[in-house]
Amino acid sequence: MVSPAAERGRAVRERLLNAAAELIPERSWAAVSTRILAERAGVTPSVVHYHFPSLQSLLNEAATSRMRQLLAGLYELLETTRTPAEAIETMLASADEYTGADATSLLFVEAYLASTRDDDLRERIAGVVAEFRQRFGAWLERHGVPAPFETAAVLAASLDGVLLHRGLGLKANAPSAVLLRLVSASPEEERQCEQ
Amino acid sequence: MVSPAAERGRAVRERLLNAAAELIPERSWAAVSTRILAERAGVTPSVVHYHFPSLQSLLNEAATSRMRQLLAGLYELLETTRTPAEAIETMLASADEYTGADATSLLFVEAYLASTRDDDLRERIAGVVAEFRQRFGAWLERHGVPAPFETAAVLAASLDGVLLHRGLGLKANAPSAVLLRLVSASPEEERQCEQ
DNA sequence: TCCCTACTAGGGCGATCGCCCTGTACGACT
DNA sequence: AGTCGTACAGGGCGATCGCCCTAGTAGGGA
Repeated sequence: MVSPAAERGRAVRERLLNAAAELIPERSWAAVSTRILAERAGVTPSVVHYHFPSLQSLLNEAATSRMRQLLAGLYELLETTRTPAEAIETMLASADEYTGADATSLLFVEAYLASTRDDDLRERIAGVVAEFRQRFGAWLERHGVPAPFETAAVLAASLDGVLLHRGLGLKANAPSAVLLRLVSASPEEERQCEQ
Repeated sequence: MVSPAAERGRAVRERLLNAAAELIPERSWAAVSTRILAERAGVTPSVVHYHFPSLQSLLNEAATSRMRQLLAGLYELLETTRTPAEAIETMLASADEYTGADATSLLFVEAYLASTRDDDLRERIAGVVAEFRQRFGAWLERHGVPAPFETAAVLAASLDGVLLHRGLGLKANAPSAVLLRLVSASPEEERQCEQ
């Protein structure tokens, strides 16, 4: 059994993590300060350093847990598909909900960038992304895609890249038609196997 | 004829831009301050606001001019190739010089991210990237690649995405073998046109 | 010679930053 | 009832921030 105070403390910790996951995309990683964070979570600034050793460690935990959560959901979605082509279309359809300037996309890119300057964060994120790549690669392998793990890596990277460019306001129209060629021998091209 | 003072001023302005292009990847976009910048350029902090209306505008100009310069060089490199497959291999070979955590890669990602919070910067960068996509797409069209502009967009985005992931320390081994399928009908696959 | 323009140096203002220190409220134990 | 430990509030410290203001310097045109 836990004391009510401990339970409240756990809830406050959770609120701080959620506030961080909101504020990182809103204001950029470096612009999330203890004051802003505490205000969003409805606590006083000193509470931040009570629950976390540093602001960095709070941001690291908030970002990685959100990323792990989202990639797990994406993989579950992919598992419901039956062919690699369907998987790519599903993946890109789910990506269509993101503008590249939305909270989720920005959280990923902010985290990628921050990880180049924080070894702990880099290892955490590398683990999360590697796990997704490995699971997706294994799925592609089971479905007969050649070079499955390399393809999974390129697809994951392309997805991030497409969202990155989409954030610029450049229209990235229907990349699925192009990316589908990664898993099938040019299905709807006019010239087929002339080589 | 220009006065020697004006010429010196122009040189100082150039040094400030170069210092900014160095410091953005080094310390992150938000961490480039007028003091640090001035120190790197060998001038006093107040000089920054003499040559530029604001720190933001300095960073915007530094980032976009570097990006334009680099993409122009990349396109020139692509123009020396003869087939789309060779172009992709050349592009990825040149990307192999980047670790994803190097100055150039980080400058791009930092600029992408900063552009989501600055309309002026977003328009500048969108113009630079759109120009590259357009020129590369026209090249692909001339070489018979289907959906050339979409393919160019996806390739450009994938390139950025691969570098983004590479910065995590995840090995992205030889993505060229995978991306080559974008421009040819699965050249070395075991099963060919069984569909 | 004098002025005028372009460039640079120095200092300062108000604001914000991460983090620390101290004091307090309060339920759980002996 | 008294003690203790956990969770939070408030204030402050030193540092850094972008930007502004003023004074000073140097070379070209009148």
